[in-house]
Amino acid sequence: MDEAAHERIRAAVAAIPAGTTSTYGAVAAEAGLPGRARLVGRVLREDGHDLPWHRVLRADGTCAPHVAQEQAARLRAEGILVEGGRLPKAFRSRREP
DNA sequence: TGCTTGACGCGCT
DNA sequence: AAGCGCGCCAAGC
Repeated sequence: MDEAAHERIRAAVAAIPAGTTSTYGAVAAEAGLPGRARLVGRVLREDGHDLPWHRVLRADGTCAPHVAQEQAARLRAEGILVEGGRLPKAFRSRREP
């Protein structure tokens, strides 16, 4: 495995401002691993327990199937309303064109 | 050693 | 709008 990349991914997730969200692809790209979105998911599964993983959504703004409930609840706590398991575009402030 | 799986992304139909 | 397939790569079996 790639421990350096692993750490950069954690850093990228930790750097997501509270009240905003990002995506797996964006986090991967910011960690210097473009196209490795899946790797981000792996890392969050293994080491995401101390990170704001709930701020990380899929590229289309939907929550990850495994944690959708938990994530939606946490996002609400951050002031982000999730409708139908989907996040309003307006909240996607990180790495969006 | 080699195949399958998976917190994903993106283009095409 | 919704679904399907392909690419990426580390882990698990």
